[in-house]
Amino acid sequence: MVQQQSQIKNKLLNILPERDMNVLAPQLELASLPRGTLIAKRGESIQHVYFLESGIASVVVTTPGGYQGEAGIFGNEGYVPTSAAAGVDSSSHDIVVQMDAEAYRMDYESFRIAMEENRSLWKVVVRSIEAFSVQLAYTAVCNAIHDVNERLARWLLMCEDRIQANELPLTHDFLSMMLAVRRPSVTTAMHILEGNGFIRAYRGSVVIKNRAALEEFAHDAYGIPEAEYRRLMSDLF
Amino acid sequence: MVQQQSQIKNKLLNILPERDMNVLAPQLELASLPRGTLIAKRGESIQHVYFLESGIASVVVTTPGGYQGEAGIFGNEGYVPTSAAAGVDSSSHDIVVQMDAEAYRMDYESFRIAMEENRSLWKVVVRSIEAFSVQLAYTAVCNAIHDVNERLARWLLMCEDRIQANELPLTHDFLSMMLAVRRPSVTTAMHILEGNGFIRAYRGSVVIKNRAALEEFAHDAYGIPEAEYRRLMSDLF
DNA sequence: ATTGTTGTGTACGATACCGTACATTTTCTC
DNA sequence: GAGAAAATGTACGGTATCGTACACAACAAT
Repeated sequence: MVQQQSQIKNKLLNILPERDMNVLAPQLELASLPRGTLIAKRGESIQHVYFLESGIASVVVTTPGGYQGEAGIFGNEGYVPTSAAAGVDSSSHDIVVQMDAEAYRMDYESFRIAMEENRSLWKVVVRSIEAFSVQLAYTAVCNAIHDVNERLARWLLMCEDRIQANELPLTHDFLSMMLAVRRPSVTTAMHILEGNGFIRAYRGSVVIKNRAALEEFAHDAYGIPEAEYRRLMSDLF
Repeated sequence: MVQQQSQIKNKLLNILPERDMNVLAPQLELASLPRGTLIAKRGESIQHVYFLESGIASVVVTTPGGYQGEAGIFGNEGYVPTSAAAGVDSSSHDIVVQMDAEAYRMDYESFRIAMEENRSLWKVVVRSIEAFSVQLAYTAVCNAIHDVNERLARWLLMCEDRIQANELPLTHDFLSMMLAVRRPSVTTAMHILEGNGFIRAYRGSVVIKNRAALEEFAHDAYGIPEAEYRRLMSDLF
C-alpha cells in the first residue's frame, strides 16, 4: 500500500493522474533493495515490476565470455524491467541494484492487467521505455567516441541526478565494472577530475564539488538524454 | 495499399494475425527510400511511421560537438521511429537510410489510432521496441569492451542479417562513421578479416565468404540480441 | 585520353588504455 | 592492537587506436 501520491518520489507514479494512481495504489508495496540485489535476470521470469523511490540500479550486460559492462542506469525516474510492458514474462536484461534502493513494486500479473486497463499507466510506462532507450543509444555512442575521463564524468553526473545527495558512495573497482575499463584507469581519471576541482575523492565515495564545471568537462557526453527525458515526460497529461 | 500478407517481408507486419493486417492494409503505402534518406530527425515531428521491407537504416547519434556514431541498426525486422509508440509526435533520434530501402509507411496519425484500436499491432510494436533496446544495450557494452576488428565483424554480421545478399555495398569511410573510428582503422580491420578468409573486400563492397567463422571471430560481440529478438517475437500469437 | 573524384593502402609519431604486479593506506574483525 | 581485508596509488612494457598526411588505384565525366 501507498501513502499520499504527492509524497511518492518515483516520477512515473508521481505524474499519474490521481484517480489512476488510486486504482494502482492497493497493488503497490514498498520494498527495500540493498545494493547487489538482482532485480531481474536475463531470460528468467519476472516476479515483480519495480518503481524505484530512491537508490540506483542498472542494466548490466554480461557476455558469454564473462566480460561485463553497464548499458544503462536508472533511479526514481523509471520502472523496471522494461520488458514487462511488452507482455513478455521474462526479462531481457540483468538488472542490478547499485546503490541501496527503496522501490514500490507490484507483482507481474497485476502489472500486466493494469497496463491493459489503465491507459495512463500505459502512457507513462511506454514513454519511460522510450526515454531509457535514448539513454542506451547515447551510452553506445559515448562509449565509442569518448575517453575514460569523460565517461567517468558522465557517469558521476548521471549518478548524482538520481540521488538526493552530492556524495556518491562508490569505489574505483565498482566504477571500473560500470565503465568496462581497468580499475587503475578509474583511479587516474578520478585524479584528473579531482585535479580540476570538479570532485573530491574519498575512500569509498566521491563528492561532486562543482557540477557545472563537471558538466562542461563531460560536454558532449552528457545532457541530451536528460533533456529528452524531460521532453518526453512533460506533455503527458 | 498492400498485396498478399504472406508476401510482405517486414517481419512485424508479416506476423500480424490476418484480420488485423487487413484492417491495417488500406493505410499502408509502399515507399522507396534511397540511401541517405533522413527518415526522422531528433526533435522534429514525425510524418510517417515506416516498416522496412528491404534495405537498412540506422539510428545515428550526432553530438553537439559534431561527433557522430551509430547506436542501432534495423531492417525489415522492425519499425520506426520507435517514439511513435509512445505517443510523442516527434522522434527521439536521427534515423538514416544506410542502404537503399523499400518500406510500407503509414501516416503518423493513423498509426496512433491503429495502436489504440489494434491490440495485435500494439503487441508487435512494443515487442519490437524491446528487442531494439536489447540491441542498443549490447552495442553500448560492445563499444566499451571490444576492439575494432570485432566490432567490424559484428557490424557486417548484423548487416548481412538484414539483407538478402551476402554482398554488402559499403565503403570504409561509411563504416568508419558507423563504428565511430578512423577510416584507416576500418581498412586495417578489413584486412584482418580478409586475411582470415572471412570476407572478400572489393572497392565499395564486402562479400561475406565464411559467415560461421566470422561469427566465431566476433564471438562475444554477436548473437545475444539476435537470439533475444527471436525469443521476443516467437510466442506472440 | 585527360582530368577530377572517390575509395583504398600505408606511414609515423603521439596517446590512451591495456594487463599485471605490487606497495601503501584505511577500515574491519577478532 | 594485531592481522586480514578492502580501497587506492603507482609503475612498466605492450598494444590499439588516434590524428594526419600522402600516394596510388579505380571509376566517372568531359
